[in-house]
Formats: sequence, structure tokens, C-alpha cells
Amino acid sequence: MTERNATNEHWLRQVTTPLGQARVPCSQCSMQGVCEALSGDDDDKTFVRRGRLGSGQTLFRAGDTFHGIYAVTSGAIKTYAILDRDDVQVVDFHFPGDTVGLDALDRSAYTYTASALTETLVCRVDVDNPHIPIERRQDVQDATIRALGEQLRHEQNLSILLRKQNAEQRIATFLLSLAGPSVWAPARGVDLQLPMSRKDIANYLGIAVETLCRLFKRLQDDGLVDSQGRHVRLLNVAALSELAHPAESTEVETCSV
Amino acid sequence: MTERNATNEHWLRQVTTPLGQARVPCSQCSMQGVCEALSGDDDDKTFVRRGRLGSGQTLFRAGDTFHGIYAVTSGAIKTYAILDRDDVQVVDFHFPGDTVGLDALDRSAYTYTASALTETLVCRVDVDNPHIPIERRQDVQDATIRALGEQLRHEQNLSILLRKQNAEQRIATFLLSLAGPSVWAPARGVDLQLPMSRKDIANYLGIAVETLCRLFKRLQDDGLVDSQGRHVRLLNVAALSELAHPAESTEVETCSV
DNA sequence: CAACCACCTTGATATAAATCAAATCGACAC
DNA sequence: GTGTCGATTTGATTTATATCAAGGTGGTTG
Repeated sequence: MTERNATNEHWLRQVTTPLGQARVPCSQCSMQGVCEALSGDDDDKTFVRRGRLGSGQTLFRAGDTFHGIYAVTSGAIKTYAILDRDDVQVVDFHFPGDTVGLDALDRSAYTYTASALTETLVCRVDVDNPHIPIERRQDVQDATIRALGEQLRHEQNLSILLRKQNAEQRIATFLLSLAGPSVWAPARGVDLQLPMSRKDIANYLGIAVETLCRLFKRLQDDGLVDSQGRHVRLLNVAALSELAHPAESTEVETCSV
Repeated sequence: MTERNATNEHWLRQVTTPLGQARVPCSQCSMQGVCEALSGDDDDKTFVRRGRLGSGQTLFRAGDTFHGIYAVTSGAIKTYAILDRDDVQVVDFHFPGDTVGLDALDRSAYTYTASALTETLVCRVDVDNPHIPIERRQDVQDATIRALGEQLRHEQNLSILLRKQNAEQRIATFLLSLAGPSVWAPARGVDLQLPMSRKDIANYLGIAVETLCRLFKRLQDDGLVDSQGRHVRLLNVAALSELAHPAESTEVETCSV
């Protein structure tokens, strides 16, 4: 149970901001402190730059020379591998506060392709050059290791989800993770504006688009969500949570009455 | 295709030594350089210690106070989460050259439980104390970040496997990854002495034990492997590779003749 | 406007894999 | 030896999900 909670806790933490929130402050960013530490010291030595991506625009491609990591401040990014012509694999979605490109930190090239799902703002932190301060500053090292650790645990949790949960549970978990901390205070339902297509979601969750659709419908019919295309409202967060990680009701069967 | 190869390349790299090899030299360890850098400087300031675990013995438990990471030098470790009573999830297997506990590097407690699958030797690298040199030395930082990056990519590849591959493909990929670099020179088959049970393998691959058994049998009937309990010999590495990542034979149909 | 194009949705069918059940095997204790 | 317990294997059946197929939607372009 402790484990279970820990797992879910991290899923929720991955998305530090509810979808729709415009901008994330630096204090909530997974690279916290790095930007302040690296920018503004010197005119010529600014290692942090802000950038803007239009919807669908590519940030970098798998195999491109690594030149730094990106922190998302608004919008959304997807990273994906191109396995074949006509066969891609979405590896992750990145929301405000998340970092993109961490998995290439120790390499000369990016591992996956990263594209914006909507208009997106990013902070680029240069780390391509071994001479720049980021390699030397203790606070930056710490932030980097923390970000890597978080990302690693996120990926481990995803692996667990892919082995243990069926399609419906995956969807419930996914929706709750997108909602982020908002689920703790579901005033009158939680509104989500999904930045990605059904196809991307299905691909990410490892299920067929048709299955995703049918299960969305089932959740809708059961009154758990209200789904209008990319606008989804979570109507019954408690029931969704129950779906995502069913209670270990070995002895607590009175609950169901 | 580039992507596909990259993926498999990493799977293979995860296991740096073929199973059965007695001991891994420090030069092949994922913490390369760290041990030499940290040990022997001072009698009292040795941050690397060697340890021995009997079969089944636990190295640390999920929730235990974090006190360092471990490099496996011989034997094998499994890390797993206890989700419920009677429900565990194997997160990873760790072989000589691999590191255990990296995912807790930025935390105060270990994320998963780690147990030895056979008699196992480990090197423990202390990093619990913020005052010790490991936090300051550049070479150690670099090694840590590299190890984290590798682990992260390994986990991403595993996630891709769990979404894209069916049970048979998962098994083929798993066997090839265990064989490691040996598969490049399959003299007269590659011998594997599996340190883990069928149950653990099935759990790790996200399939039922019965399915695993049946598919082992199928591979055996098809002459791809010779499986006698925990002793497995890969008889046809080429065919296994073909199973693991089927050729994109859109226009190269002559190959099958 | 019509034509086109992805995307989304729903239905019918096929199938891989889970589940339930039971036999066999192996290791270890007594 | 005999008995026990877990691990492994095999069989029969069920089920979740993929696949194939076809409509419906919405946006964009000429």
C-alpha cells in the first residue's frame, strides 16, 4: 500500500501544473535554480535562453547533436521514436515544469524527437560545451541529478503501469496524472484541455485507438468523465482513482455497499 | 531503422557481461573510475566497500534510508516493488557492471527492494552524507550522471518494449539481452544460466507464467533455444533477433526464400 | 461551395494471452 | 525411502484487446 501510494504520487508529480494553466514560475520548474544561477551573470555568458514553438514544430530530432536540455514553461511537448515508416512510439509528454532531453545529457546526440503539441514556451539550458559553468557549479549538478532521478522514477512507474494495468486503468491513471494536484480539490469537476490527439494517447498508453475510444465512451456512460473531443471534464475523481488503483479490498468489503 | 538499432543496442548494453562470467573488472563497471577515485585515499575515508550477499538475501528494502548505491561485480540482483500482499512487480534485473539504487540518488529512501538472486558480490559507494567527497569530485559527478542517463534510457527502452512487443518478442529480446555481446560470436550456441525463476521473468516481462512456459516450449520446438529449467542455450541467435525486431520487409520479400 | 484529409467514433470479428485447473518435477526435510 | 512444498509444465476455456471495416466529424484548401 505504501508502495502503491508512492507510485501514484509520482505519477501525479510528473505534471506539476494542471493543464490549461498559462505559465509555470521558475520555482516550480524541475530545473529549479539552474536558470537563475546561469543567466544574467555576464552578457556574453548566458546559458539560458527562452524559445517559442508553434504547434507541431520540432524542437530537436533523434540523432541531432546534443546542445542542451529544455524546460517547458507553457504548452506541451511530446517526445517520440520513429521505429519504422508508419510506426512511431510516443515516449513521453512534457508539461510546464518538466524537462526535455535529459536522457541525452551524457551523450553527443538526442535520443528521441521532440515536437510541440501546441504553442509552447521553453527555456533552453546549454550544456553542450564542457567548458561552460554548468559542468562546475554544485547547485547545477544537484539540480541535474535530481531531475534525472525524478525522470527515472517516472519511467519506472510507467513501466509498472504497462505491465500491471489494463486499458481502462491506464486511461484513468493517465487522466488523473494530467489533472495533477487539482484532483485533490475537485470543486465541481476538473477541466482538462488535452493538447494531444487520441492517437498519441493510445500510442503512449500502448493500446489501440479504437480501444481508447470505446473506453472513453464507457467512462462517459458511467458518468466518470465528460469527454468532448479534446476537452475532458473529470466528473468523479474518486471513482477514477478507484479504477486506477483498485482498493486492496480483501477484508474491507463493506465499502462496496 | 536507426532508431530500432539504437534501441536494441542499448538493451544489449545493459548487460555488460554474459551470464556466467565470474567477475567484472572495474573498467567495465557503470561506475567506472568512481571506486578508484574514492577508495584508498585515507584509511578512515574509504567510501567504497565490498560486500557479499547469499542467494535470496536482501540488499535493502523500499523505504529504507538511502545510504549509497551499489555496483554489482558478480552474481545478480533483482529490484522489485511490493504492490500488495501477494502482488509484487519486478522492476529490473542487475548484472555485473550494473548499478543498483541509482533511482534513489536524490532521495532519502530507496524506491524499491533489492535482493540477490544468487550468491552476489557488490561494491557499495556511500553517498548518504553531503559532506563526503563524492559530492564534490567532478569525475564522480560525471560518472553518476552517465550512469543515470544509461539507466533512464534502459527504462525508456523497456517501456517501448512493453508497448510494442508481444509476449514472444519480449522473450526473444530478453534472452538476447541476457546473452549480451556473446550473441555477436555465437560459436555453437550461447549458454545461459538464468539466475531468476520463470515467475520473475514473466513478472518482469509483464506476461503470465503459463504464457512464458508455452512460448519457451514453442521456441524449443522451433529449434531456436534448448531450455532445461534455468539452463538455456540459444541455438539460433539470428532467428531470435528476427523475432525480437522483425525486419521491415516491405520490399525485401526475396529474403524469405 | 465542394473536395479532401486527418481525426474520431462505432460495429463485427479474430486472436493473443489470461485464467482456471491439474499433472509433473525437483529440492529439501525428516 | 516418503512426504511436502513450491516451481514448472500442459490443457481447456474465457476474455480483453487488436484488427478490419465503415461512418461521421471538423478543419483546411482550392
